[in-house]
Amino acid sequence: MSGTRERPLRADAARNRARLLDVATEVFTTRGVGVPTEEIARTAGVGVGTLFRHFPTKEALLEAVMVRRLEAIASQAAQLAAEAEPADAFFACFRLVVEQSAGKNEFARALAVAGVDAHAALRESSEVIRAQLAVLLDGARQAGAVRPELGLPEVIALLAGTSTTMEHLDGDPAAQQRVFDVVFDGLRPR
Amino acid sequence: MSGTRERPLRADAARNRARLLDVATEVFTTRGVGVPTEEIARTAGVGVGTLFRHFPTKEALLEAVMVRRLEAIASQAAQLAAEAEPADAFFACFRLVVEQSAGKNEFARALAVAGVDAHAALRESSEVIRAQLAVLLDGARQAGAVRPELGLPEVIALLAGTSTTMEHLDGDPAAQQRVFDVVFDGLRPR
Amino acid sequence: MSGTRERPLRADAARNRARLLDVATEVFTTRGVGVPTEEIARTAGVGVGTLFRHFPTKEALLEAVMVRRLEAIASQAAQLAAEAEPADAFFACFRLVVEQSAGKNEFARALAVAGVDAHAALRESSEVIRAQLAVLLDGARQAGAVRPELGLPEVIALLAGTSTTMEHLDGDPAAQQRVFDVVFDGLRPR
Amino acid sequence: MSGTRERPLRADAARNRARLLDVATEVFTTRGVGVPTEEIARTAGVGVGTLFRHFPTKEALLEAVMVRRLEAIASQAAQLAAEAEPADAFFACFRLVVEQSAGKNEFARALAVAGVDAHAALRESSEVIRAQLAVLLDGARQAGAVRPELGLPEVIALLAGTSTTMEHLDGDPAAQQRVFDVVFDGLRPR
DNA sequence: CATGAATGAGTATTCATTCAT
DNA sequence: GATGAATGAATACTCATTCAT
Repeated sequence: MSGTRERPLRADAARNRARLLDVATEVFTTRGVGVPTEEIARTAGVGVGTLFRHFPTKEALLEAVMVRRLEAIASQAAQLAAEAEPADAFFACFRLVVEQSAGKNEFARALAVAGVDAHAALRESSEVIRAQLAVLLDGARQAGAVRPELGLPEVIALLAGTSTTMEHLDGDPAAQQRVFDVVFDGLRPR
Repeated sequence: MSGTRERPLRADAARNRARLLDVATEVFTTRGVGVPTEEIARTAGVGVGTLFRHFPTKEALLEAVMVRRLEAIASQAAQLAAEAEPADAFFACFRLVVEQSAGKNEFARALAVAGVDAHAALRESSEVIRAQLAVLLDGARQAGAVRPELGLPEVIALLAGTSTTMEHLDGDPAAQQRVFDVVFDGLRPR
Repeated sequence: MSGTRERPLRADAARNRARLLDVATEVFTTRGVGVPTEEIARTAGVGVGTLFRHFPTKEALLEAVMVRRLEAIASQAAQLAAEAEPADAFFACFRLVVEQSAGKNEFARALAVAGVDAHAALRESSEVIRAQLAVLLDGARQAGAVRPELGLPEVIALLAGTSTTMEHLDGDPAAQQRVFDVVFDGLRPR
Repeated sequence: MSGTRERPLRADAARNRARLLDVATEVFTTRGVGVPTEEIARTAGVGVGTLFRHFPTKEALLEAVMVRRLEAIASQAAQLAAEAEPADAFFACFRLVVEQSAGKNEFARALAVAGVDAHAALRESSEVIRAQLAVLLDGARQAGAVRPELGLPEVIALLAGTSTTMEHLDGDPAAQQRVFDVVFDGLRPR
C-alpha cells in the first residue's frame, strides 16, 4: 500500500492544505460560514480548484476545520488528564474546551443542518473528547468535586452553553472569569 | 357566524401578516435564517409579493419576529416582577427568558446586540427587557440571592448561554432541570 | 344610445381620469416610463384599481398621454395654419411640435417596442398632424421658403431629431434658438 | 490548423468577452436597455455567471459597450482630423459620429452626459471626442465654414439630434443625404 | 365605482462546483 | 497537480395586473 507512488509535489500539496485550513479557520470564525470559497482560496494563495481538490465540498472544509480543532482539544485534554488531580483536571478541561470553542458554535450548526449522517470523522473526533470527558467527570464526581447527579450530556450541553456565554463577553476577561466562577461553583455539590 | 375561516376579506391582511410571522418564527427557529422567503410565503399560504408588502425586506421580517418574541417576554417578565419577591422574581424571569428563547440562539443573541445600527424597534424592545432584568438583578443582589459582583452583562450572557445549553438537552426535561440547578446555585453567593 | 343610464359619479370619474393623465404626463416626462403605476396612482390621489379601470394597461396610459399631447398639437397647428402665411405657418408649426415633444421621445420608443399594431388612437392622432404638416410643407415649398426636394418623411424625422437636440440643451434657451436658426436656415433653399 | 472554431480554451475568455460585447451592443441598440442579462448571455452562448464574471453589473456591461463605441469613433475622428482641411474634417467627423451612433440615441446621449458620477471610463472616452470636436469646430469656424456663434454644446446636441433624425429614415439613404444637406447648410454662416 | 391587498412571473446577482488548459 | 473561467441553480426583491371588499 505504501508504494513509491508519491510525487515530489506532495510537500506543496500538504502546505496548501494546511494554509487552506488556517485561512478557513480564521475566516469562518471571524466572519461566519457565509464567506465564499473563492475568497478563502484567494486568501490562501491558491485557486478554487485547489481548494476543491483538497476538500470536495465546502462542508468538508468546515468539517476538516472542526476536526483539527477537536483533535487539538483532545490532545490537550489528554495531557491535562495525565498531569492533574481528577477534579482539577475536569475543571481545567472544561475551561479548555470552552475557550477553544469560542466562535465555533456557528460551524456546528451549519454542519448539523446538512444532516446527521456523513461527518464520520467529526463524530469520531468528538467521540474521543466525549470519552475523555466521561473519565474526567467520573473522577471529579468520585472526588466529590462535582454533583453526583450530573451526567455527561448535561456537562457537554453546559460546555456548549458556556461557550456561547463567553462569546457574548468577548472583550471582557474579568466578566468571563466571573462566569466561570458561577458555572464551576454551580457544578460542585451544594 | 363568527366562524374560524372567513374568506379573504379586507381584514385578512392582518391574518396574513400574523400567519407570516408565525411561519417565519417557526422556520427561522428550526432551520435558521437561510430559509428562502419564497418558502416562507408558500408555507403561509400567500405569494411572495404579499410577504414583501408586509415586510419590505427579509431582514425586516426577521426583526418583526424578534420584536414580537421580545415583547412577549417583556410582558411576562413584568408580571413576574410584580407578583414575586425580588429574588424569586429574578430566577423566575431568568428561567422564563431561557425557555422562551429555547432554540432561538439568534434571538437571545439579539438581547445582547443592542448596538447594531438601524433595527430601532429591536433595540427598543430589548432595552425594555434589559431594564427589567437590571431591576430584578439589583433586587436579587440586595436580597443576598445573587453574587454581588455579577453585572447585567454577565447575566445576559448567561441567559444566552443557558439557552444554548437547553437546546442541547431538548428532549430531556430532567437534565434541563439539573442544569437550572447548576446555574442558579452558581449565581448565588458562595 | 345616449340614454339616462349615466350616474352622478361620472364627474368624479372624469376628474380622476384627467388627474391621472396629468400626473402620468409629468412623471413620464421627468422621470421616464419606468415609474411604477402604483406611484402614479398614489400621486393622483387614487388607488391602482382606479388607474387600471381607466387605462386597462400601463401602455394604454402611455398612449393616452401621447394622444392628448398630439391632439393639443394638432389644434394649435390648425390655428397657426389659419392665421399665418404658408411659410411662416410651417416654421411656426415646426417649432411648436418640437417644443411640445420635448422629453417625449422616450415614450414613443416605449410604445414602439410593444409592437406597431394596436395603438390605433395614436396613429389616428398622428395622422392628423401628418396631414396638417403635409399641407403646410406644401405651402412653404410653393412659397419658395423650403427646399423643394424635401418630403414629409424628412421633415418629420427632422422634427423628432430637433426635439432630441433641444432636450440636450434643456436649460439654455439661447443655444436652443441658435439651433432653430441652423435648422430653419438649412430647410430653406440654398 | 488556424480554424475558426477552437474548443473552449483558456484564451476563450477573451472571445467570450468580445462576444458578450457584440451581443450586448446589438441587443441594447435594437431593443433597448431592458433586455434581460440572461438573454444576452444565452445569445452569446455563455451562462449568466460568465457574463457577470466579465461585467460585474449590467450597468458595467452597458458602459463597456459605450466605451468601445466611443473609442472607435474617437480613433476614426482622429484620422479624419489629420487627413483633411479643418472645415472638411469637421463635417466629415460630424457625419461619422452621426452614422456611428445611428440607432444608438442612448450612446450619443452619453456624449452629452459627461456629468454622471462613476462611469469614469465613459467620461474619459467622451471627453476625448469632445476635445476632438472642439478642435475641429474651432478650425471650421475660423475657416468661415461654420457659424461663429455656434458653441460645442450646440454641435453636440445637433449630433445627437441628427442621429435621431437618421434613425427615422433608416431605410432611405437618399432622404438621409437630404437631411445632411439641410443640417450642413444650416451650420454654415448665413 | 373605488380601493388596495394579493399575486407571481420576471430580473439582477451570487456562489458552490466542474473541467479544459 | 494547480489554475481560474464557465456554469446555472438559487435567491431577494419589483411591479403590472386582478379581484374581493
